Amino acid sequence: MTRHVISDDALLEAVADSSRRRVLDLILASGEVTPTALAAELPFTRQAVAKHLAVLDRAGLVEGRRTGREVRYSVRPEHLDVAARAMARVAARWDARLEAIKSMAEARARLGTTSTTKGNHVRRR
Amino acid sequence: MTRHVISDDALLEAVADSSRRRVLDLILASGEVTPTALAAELPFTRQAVAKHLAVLDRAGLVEGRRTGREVRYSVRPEHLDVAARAMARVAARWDARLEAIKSMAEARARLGTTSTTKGNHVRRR
DNA sequence: ACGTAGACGCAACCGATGGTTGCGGTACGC
DNA sequence: GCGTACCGCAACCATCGGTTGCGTCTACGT
Repeated sequence: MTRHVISDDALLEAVADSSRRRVLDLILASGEVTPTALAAELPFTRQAVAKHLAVLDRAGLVEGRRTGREVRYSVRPEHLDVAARAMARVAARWDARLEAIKSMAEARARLGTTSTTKGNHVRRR
Repeated sequence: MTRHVISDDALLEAVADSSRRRVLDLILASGEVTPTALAAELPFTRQAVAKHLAVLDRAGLVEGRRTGREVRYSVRPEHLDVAARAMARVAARWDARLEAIKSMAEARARLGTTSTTKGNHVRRR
């Protein structure tokens, strides 16, 4: 099962980069692709692609199988699943926080600049 | 109204960094804060915080008002709104794609390792 | 069988960026 | 007026996305 533990952060980190997302996209579209093929469709070199693939691999999102002189990369659906869920979770969290902030801002505006007396919980680290 | 145009990519870019997210979190929790105050609760220096604030500012997510010798930063709910939506959008897109991939993988598994017959893409050789 | 071309890996290098330290300016409190 | 705290600027370092160049190995054509 290769139970990699993909933290939200690590995931976001891997997925944050737009190039990486594009690479992932292409792999998804092609099923199994070689770095060179990917690079052919992308605005940067094979080497760059290779590096991204390495990252994605370490993150457990893709895997590559050697076949003769080439290496075919494919995505690992299970892990991608985790990834997508994490994304959704983060998005939701954002939304919630936004909600809070919005109502708060409105309240503050309504009360006229209450001098920020909300030293509720500061959690460090 | 300062109608900054925040592209999904720019947004993700700004939000991608975990430190930046933490900073944003703190500002959200505090309403109006100075860089130094933020830095006090974060594992890095005031300077780093300042840089992040600059980025977030450029991205239109926060704004700072000078008050005497200190600068109070606060989030801009409207823009944050845009941000959250963008996040959700991206997440959704991911989810959809994941769905496709999953069913595909299952189908493949059910058929017993069909030798990757999805050459819908450039397969040079 | 051999030579060449294609696909990969490694390493050096470049520019941007997250992070640090150090310093100088300026507003505040006494 | 003096010290202190907050800020801004600049130099510096490490990492990272990306490139170029080179070496190696495999596959293919003749």
